[in-house]
Amino acid sequence: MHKYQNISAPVIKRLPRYYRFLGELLDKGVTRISSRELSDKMGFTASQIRQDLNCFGGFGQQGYGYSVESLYNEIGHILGLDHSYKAILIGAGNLGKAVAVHMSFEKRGFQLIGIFDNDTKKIGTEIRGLTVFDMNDIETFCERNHTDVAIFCVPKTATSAIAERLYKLGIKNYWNFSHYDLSIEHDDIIVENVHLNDSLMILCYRITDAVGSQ
Amino acid sequence: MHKYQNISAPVIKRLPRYYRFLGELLDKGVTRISSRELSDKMGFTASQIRQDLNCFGGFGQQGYGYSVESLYNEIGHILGLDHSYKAILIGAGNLGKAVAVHMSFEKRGFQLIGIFDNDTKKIGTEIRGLTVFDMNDIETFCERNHTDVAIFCVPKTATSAIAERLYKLGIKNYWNFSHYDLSIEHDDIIVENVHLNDSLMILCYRITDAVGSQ
DNA sequence: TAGATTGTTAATCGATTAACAATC
DNA sequence: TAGATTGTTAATCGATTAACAATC
Repeated sequence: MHKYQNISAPVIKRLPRYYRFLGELLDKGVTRISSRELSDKMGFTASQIRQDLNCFGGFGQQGYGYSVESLYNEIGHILGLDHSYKAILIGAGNLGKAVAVHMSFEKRGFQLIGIFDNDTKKIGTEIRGLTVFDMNDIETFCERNHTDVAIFCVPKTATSAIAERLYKLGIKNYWNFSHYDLSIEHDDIIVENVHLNDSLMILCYRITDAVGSQ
Repeated sequence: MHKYQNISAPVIKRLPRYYRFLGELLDKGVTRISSRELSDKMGFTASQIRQDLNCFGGFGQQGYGYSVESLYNEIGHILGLDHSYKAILIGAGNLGKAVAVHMSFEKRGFQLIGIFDNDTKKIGTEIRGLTVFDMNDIETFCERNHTDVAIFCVPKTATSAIAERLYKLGIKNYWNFSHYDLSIEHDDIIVENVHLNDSLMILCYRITDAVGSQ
């Protein structure tokens, strides 16, 4: 159980943003910041920032502001980034490769321990220092290596069957780039979806809306 | 100006989800559906669905339900998917390629008309039927071809300078996969960010939270 | 001490849910 | 007509903002 009982869903959604901005301040050598200054940078109201940050407790000092470093570390801790959850990547196509190469898993609480594909051209190649394994060997791999999370970078049609195999192996956390809605079959799993189509549609809406209201 | 004045931000965020689900129903040949059935499938309350759909007006029939096809078309229209905004892709690495190949731009209101990179190995190759052009030719290209949107699939460090060039060319809509926060420099632009890092952190939080609260 | 800024309560605002009359 | 389901109002709930006392 978290020691923070009362973090509401909206606050949780804002945490990564706080974490990113505080990280940048830290890189710049900024040691303290007021809710007012953060407000200017991040676009939340100062009042909301104080409200948000208060529930972690004790990082603000009246008349002074917040310690950037403590706050950064604390939010990282709340997010669980000091873990090292073991992740496997399913699908070594362009998207899978991009995810494997560009994401700083270690900084985000994960460690990439295996990459799988069923394309013989891809099996045996190296990505980020990992050899791409045959999808058929996944059962053996997972029995030998504790695995917390599966990252889905496979076509919509392949997703359901693979998810079922992984579920049987006890993997219940998923980062899902496929356009298939994973959460249908089981309700004891955690799925974080990356809906690129939704994002593109929202962009379309916003462009249309802006043009229209000129 | 949209003919729907009163669509609130939360409703807009839900529109792509409605659109996806209705699309699937349509594919299955379902012609009508009640708010109750939609509720079961989508996980919103029936009451909220009725509230949401009501503001588009006239697609429900009391005692009957909603016409899947009219609703699907109407939401698509509200989102602006019947446009064909001209988009260029900046960056033909793994991520750029994945985006170019896997996204159905036409179904989402866009048309991909150009791909640019500054890597000589990539320039001249073909992706999705488009030749990758030299980044240096982008000014010429945009003068000759009306361009509405730029898709950023470049490293964080390169983003700011490129954004400046494109802004000067009059491009003010961006789909941003880079980890750089585009919205800093100008406030007359539309930026839709795909924050993969945030998504991964939220997954980390949810796993940590679930493990902790057992 | 005086100035600044948080922590925290109260007020406002908005979104979701519940209920039911309208009506197909 | 009877049953079903929407449209719409009212009630509830929760999140954001405002205000100011506490305090560094």
